[in-house]
Amino acid sequence: MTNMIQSAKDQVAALTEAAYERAAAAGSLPAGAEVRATIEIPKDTSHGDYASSFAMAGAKALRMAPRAIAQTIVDNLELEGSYFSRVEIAGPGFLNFTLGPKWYGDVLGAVEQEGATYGSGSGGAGKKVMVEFVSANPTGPMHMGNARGGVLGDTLANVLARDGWNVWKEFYVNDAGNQINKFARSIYARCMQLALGEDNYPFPEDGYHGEDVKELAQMFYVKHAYDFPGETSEEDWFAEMARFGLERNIPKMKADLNKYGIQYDQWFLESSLHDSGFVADTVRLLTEKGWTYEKDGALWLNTTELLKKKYMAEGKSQEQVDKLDLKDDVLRRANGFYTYFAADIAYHRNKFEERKFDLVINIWGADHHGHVARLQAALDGLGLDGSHRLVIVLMQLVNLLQDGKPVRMSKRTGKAIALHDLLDEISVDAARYYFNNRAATSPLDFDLDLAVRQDSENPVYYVQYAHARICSLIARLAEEDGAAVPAAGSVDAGVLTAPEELALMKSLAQYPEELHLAARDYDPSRVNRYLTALAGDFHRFYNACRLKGEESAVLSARLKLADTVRSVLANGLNLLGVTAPEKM
RNA sequence: GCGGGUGUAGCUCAGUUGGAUAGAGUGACUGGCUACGAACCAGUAGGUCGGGGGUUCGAAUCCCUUCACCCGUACCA
Repeated sequence: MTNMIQSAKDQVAALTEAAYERAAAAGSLPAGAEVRATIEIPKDTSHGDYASSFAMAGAKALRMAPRAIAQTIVDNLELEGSYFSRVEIAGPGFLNFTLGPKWYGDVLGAVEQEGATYGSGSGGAGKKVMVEFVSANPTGPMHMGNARGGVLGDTLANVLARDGWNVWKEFYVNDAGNQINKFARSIYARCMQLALGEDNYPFPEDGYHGEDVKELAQMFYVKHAYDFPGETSEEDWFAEMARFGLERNIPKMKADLNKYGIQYDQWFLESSLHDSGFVADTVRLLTEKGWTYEKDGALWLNTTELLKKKYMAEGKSQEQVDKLDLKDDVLRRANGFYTYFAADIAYHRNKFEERKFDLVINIWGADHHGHVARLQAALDGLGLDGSHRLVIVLMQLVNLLQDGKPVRMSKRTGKAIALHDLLDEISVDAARYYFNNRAATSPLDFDLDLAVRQDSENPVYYVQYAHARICSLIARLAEEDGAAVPAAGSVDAGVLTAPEELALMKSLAQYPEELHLAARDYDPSRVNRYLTALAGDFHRFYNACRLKGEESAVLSARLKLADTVRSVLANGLNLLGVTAPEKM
C-alpha cells in the first residue's frame, strides 16, 4: 500500500509547515496563519520534483511578498533525513523541492516488497461494488460496441479491486420482454419460409434479419420437420422457439466473452425477476409510496415528480427544473405486461436491497443516457438513494470504419461485425488494449483495416516490447556475466543519476496514484496511458544507459531498476488482461 | 425545444485540486545499430486550446454566452 508520490507530497507539506512554525516562533513571520498550499509535480524538471505554492497562497494572510515569504521558509527548512536533497525559490515564489537518493531507493524497495500487488490502494475500503457490463440482448451475436463495453467493464473491475473494493461482475440477460418476442417471431417467420418457400411468408419488418436467426430457424425446422407448424398455436411455437434460441445463444455469448478473457461472477436472468413476482412487488411498492397512477389502462410512474425532486436536491433552481421537458414512464402496459423499465427498477432494487451492494456501476452505451436519471430517480423513490449509489458510466459508441468510411451497425439489419469475427482477425491482447485506449466519454473509431495490421501500429506492442526487452536483457546478463538481480536493500540508488534514470524511477512511483485515479474516475484507460509512458521511459533509459561492462555498483543498480520496471509493466498488463511476453 | 457527449498540432488523443515555455502517438522531413532486442531512440516542423465575455496574482481547466458535430427525448430494450 505504499504510495511514494503521496509520501513525498506529505513530506513537503510537513517540512514546509515545520519551517513556518520555526519562523513564526523566531518572529520572522506572523504566527497563527492558516495557509492552504497546493503541492504539485512541475512539468519541467528544472523546476524540481515537487513545488509548493505556500508562499503565494500565504501572501494575503502573512501580509508579505511571496518571494520574501519563500526565502524565510527556505531559511528555516530542515531537510536532513528527509526525501529531499535541495530546495529552491523560483518564479513568483514557488518552493521547488528536489528528491534525493533515499526516496529513489524506497521506490525500488516498495515495488520489490509488494510485487504483483504493488499499486494497491484503499479507496474502496472493502465495500461491495457490482460492475454490470455488456448485458447484450441474447437475440444475436455481440458486436463491436459490446467488445468495447466488455473491456471497459472488466478492466474497471480489476482496477476497482486493486483499489480496495470487493468487486462482483455481472451480466444481465434480457431473456424476457419485447425483444425476445421479436426474436421468437423472427425464428417463426424463417421456419414458415422454410415450410412454404421464402416468398410465400412475410418476414416482420422489425424482426431480426441476421444470418444467425436463419441458422437457428434451420436447426429448429430440421428438429421439428414432422410436426411444424401442425396444430400447435403460434404462441406456443413462439415460447418454444425463444427457449430454443436462448439455449444456444447464451452459451455462445459466454464462450465469446471467455475467449476475450472475460468471466462473470453471475449471469442474472431478467426472467427470474418476473417469475418470482419481484417486478410486480416492486411496482406495488412504488404504488404504495404514491409514485404511480393509472391512465389509458396503463400504470404510470410519476417520473416527472421524482426527477424534479432529484434535481432540486442536486442544487438546481425551481426555474431551471421547470424549463425541463420531463415525461412520465409506463410501468405496466394496458395489455398487462411490465415494461423493461419496471423490470430494470426491480433488478436494481434487487442489487441494493436483496444483495446489499454499497455501490453499483453500470456500463451503458451513450444512446441509453436518457434512461440514467429516471432510473436513479425511481430508486430514490424506493428510498434506495439511486442518485448516489448507482453510477452509470456512459460509453460513447464505436464508429466502425472501413476504407475510412463509417459502416452502419445494427443488429436488426444483420450488418454488425461480431465479436468472434473480430477475434479471428486480431489477438485478444491487441483488441483489449485497443478498446481500452480511450476514455469512455470519447467516441472510438475502429478502423478495420488498421486493426487487422499486426505491426507496431498498435501501442500494445510498444509496451509488450519493453517487457520482452527487459526479460531478454536480464537473461543475457545472467548467462554471460553471471549477474543476478540484486535485492533493493543492497542497491545504492545514489549511483542512478542520469535524467533518464531519475525519470524512470519517478514513473514507477506514479503507478499507485494512477490506479487510484483510474478507480476514482471509473476510467481504466488511464492504465494504458501510464503503461505507454512507462515503456517510453524505459526505452529512453535503455538507449542512454548501458548495463554490460559497467562497474558493479552501477550495473547492479541499473539491473535492479530494469527488473523493477519489468515487474510494474507485468503488473499493469495483467490488470488490462493483456499478456506480458518474455519474447516476441 | 429540452437533455447528454465532444470540440486542443495535418490525423488520433492526453492534460490531475486552476500554476511556470500547452504534451504524446501518428503522418512529413533529418539522423542513430561490427556495442545488452532498431517492434527502439534522438532531432526538425506543426497551436488565436471552436468564438466572445467574466472571475484572479495566474484559465485548456471555473462561471456566463455563442457556434459546430454526434446521440437521446417510445405502452422498444
